[in-house]
Amino acid sequence: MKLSTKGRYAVMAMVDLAFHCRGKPVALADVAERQEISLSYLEQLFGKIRRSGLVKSVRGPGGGYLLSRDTKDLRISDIILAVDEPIKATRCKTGSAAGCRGDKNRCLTHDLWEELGNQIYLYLSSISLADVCENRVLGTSGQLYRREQDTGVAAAE
Amino acid sequence: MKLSTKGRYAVMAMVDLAFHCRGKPVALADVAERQEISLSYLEQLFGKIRRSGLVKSVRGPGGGYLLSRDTKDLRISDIILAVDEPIKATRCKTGSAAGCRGDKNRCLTHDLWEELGNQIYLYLSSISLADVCENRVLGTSGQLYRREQDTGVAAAE
DNA sequence: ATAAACTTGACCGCGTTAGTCGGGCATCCT
DNA sequence: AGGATGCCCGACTAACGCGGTCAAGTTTAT
Repeated sequence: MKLSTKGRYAVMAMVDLAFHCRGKPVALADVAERQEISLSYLEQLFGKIRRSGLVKSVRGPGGGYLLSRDTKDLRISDIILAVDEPIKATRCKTGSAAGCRGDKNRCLTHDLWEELGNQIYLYLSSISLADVCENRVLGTSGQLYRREQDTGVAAAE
Repeated sequence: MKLSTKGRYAVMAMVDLAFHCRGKPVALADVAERQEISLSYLEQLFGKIRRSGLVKSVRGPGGGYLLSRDTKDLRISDIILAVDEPIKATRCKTGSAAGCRGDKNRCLTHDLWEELGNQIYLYLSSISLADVCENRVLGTSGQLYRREQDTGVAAAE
């Protein structure tokens, strides 16, 4: 997964959707305005999201988008995977650490990136849309490192 | 931090350095050849790494680079921070969730990205250069998700 | 029928990344 | 002294991906 603004926008929009969805479909135009994301760009993103089955669309006047599952069954990782097609982490041709092994220590780092990927995925799939909506995110690791002026860690952009 | 190939290259090179450093300096040209990274690009990266104090340079014939600390005191996060200058994760002007709060749910996702950043940082700083060299990386979360064909998670590129 | 709203796809500009080039400077060896 | 070796540094560039726009559609409710 790429941690780009694209994924961020998608999550922002989905949170917005979850917030304003009271059974009735929500128009993308409204989301776009509230979240300050260009409408055309959002359309692009929701095309992918819909094709992944995370939302359902209703056409015509009064139409819009609906979440297709309950917010607590919608993991953040689902959303990001929907819009940010994954690319291989390492530059090893064979994919799973086969071509690396041939050359001794050429790719000792392979496992590292793979594991990092798992770690990220693990975290993002441990959080549901409901968690974000209800502010149940900040916790575990936050306080520990908050004191360092800047961890220098940014998810994207 | 950006999870780009730049950071990956830096880590690869540092692992290589750790491997071939037996007290004597290691020439960048050798690292470049072994790791298949362009020499000039590596020079660029090691300029930053040196300025961050992670390595020491020795000029002249027989010169090269030396790790300035023991491999087990060199965290992966240090390396990546050295080459990939951090950028803010969210697009909130004020930095720490102040400008967001003003507007209700505009930035509910803020905490999410911040926390994700912490999580990544936490992981990368839990791993030392020694860990990578001695293959002590694959573990905790790996097996759990290995079975899913593709988690779709990639660290970079 | 008409308008609201989604759908699709082509297109584009900008910034970053990866990489090059060329010219230094320090040090060792002969 | 004078190469040879290898670090040092800054300017430059080509390509690519991302964020974003535009212009036509198509479907559906009223």
